[in-house]
Amino acid sequence: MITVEEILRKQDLRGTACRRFIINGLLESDRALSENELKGDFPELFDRVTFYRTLITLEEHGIIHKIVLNDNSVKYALNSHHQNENNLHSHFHCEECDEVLCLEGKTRFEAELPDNFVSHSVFVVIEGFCADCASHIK
Amino acid sequence: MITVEEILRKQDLRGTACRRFIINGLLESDRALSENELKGDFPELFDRVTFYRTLITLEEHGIIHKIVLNDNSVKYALNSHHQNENNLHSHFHCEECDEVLCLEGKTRFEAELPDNFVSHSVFVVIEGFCADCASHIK
DNA sequence: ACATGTAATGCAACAATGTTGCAAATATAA
DNA sequence: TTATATTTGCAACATTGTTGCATTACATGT
Ligand SMILES: [Mn+2]
Ligand SMILES: [Mn+2]
Ligand SMILES: [Zn+2]
Ligand SMILES: [Zn+2]
Repeated sequence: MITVEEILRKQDLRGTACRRFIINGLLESDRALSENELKGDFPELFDRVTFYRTLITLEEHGIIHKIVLNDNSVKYALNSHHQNENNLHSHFHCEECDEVLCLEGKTRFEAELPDNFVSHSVFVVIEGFCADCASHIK
Repeated sequence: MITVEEILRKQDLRGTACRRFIINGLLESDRALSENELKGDFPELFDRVTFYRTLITLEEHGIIHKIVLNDNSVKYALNSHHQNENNLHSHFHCEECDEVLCLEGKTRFEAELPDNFVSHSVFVVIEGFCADCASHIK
């Protein structure tokens, strides 16, 4: 399993507490996390702006990616959670418990674009119920 | 072509200036529009909150839908811009000129969800270049 | 045309999030 | 250990989302 220091080193990024904190949080989680979920029990550990800029830095270096949901909320996940190399970023969002998962592997999307349109990347959010919530509800 | 009054009547909605303004704007546009794009030359015509609440009302009554883009910006389009009845909302967003189109018809998406997950609806945003921008760039 | 009840509006106020500039603190490499 | 470039925290401001409430407008029946 890859370590935080390796991830930072590979991108020529300095090792700072905030970067380590965020990457660790995502490494330990099997789902995507919002800024507040990441902060968890330490909401004041880093300045809001530092956290904000660190997320940008990690995204720019291809370590994490942002997932914007239909309710305007945002979650983050490690890029390593996506296996496919075809620029298809697909995610599941549970309407009940709000959990967000990166969908690895077997996703497929096809769209017929207007003439001469060029596609660079595709973002998919599937809204529904996760297994737990589906069994509890009705 | 359906008229604004018909759209409102069909949903048992009162005819107010703000509702007519928004629906008209979207009827006359072939693309999805942001709140500011909708307001156009009359940014102060309605109170910000009225505009906000009117968009919610129109969405709740199934007249328009919201499109949340990867940069957290939001656009709106008439529901009639989508032909398919399978809860697949798919959109194109030009990274250069920022135009957003509802993709009608020929889109297909398949994903293998984890066991017992239930899908209710799927939102897709394709990022790329529209025809105009693709020809101007490089 | 008018009165009436209901629904929509404008305004104030606040919350949440995004964004920048800058001086102080820190990480790395020499 | 020192030098330098980077990162941090803070203040400040922008944008957008959200609610409560008093005023105004709409649609319906008279
Ligand atoms: Mn993901
Ligand atoms: Mn659409
Ligand atoms: Zn759930
Ligand atoms: Zn374009």
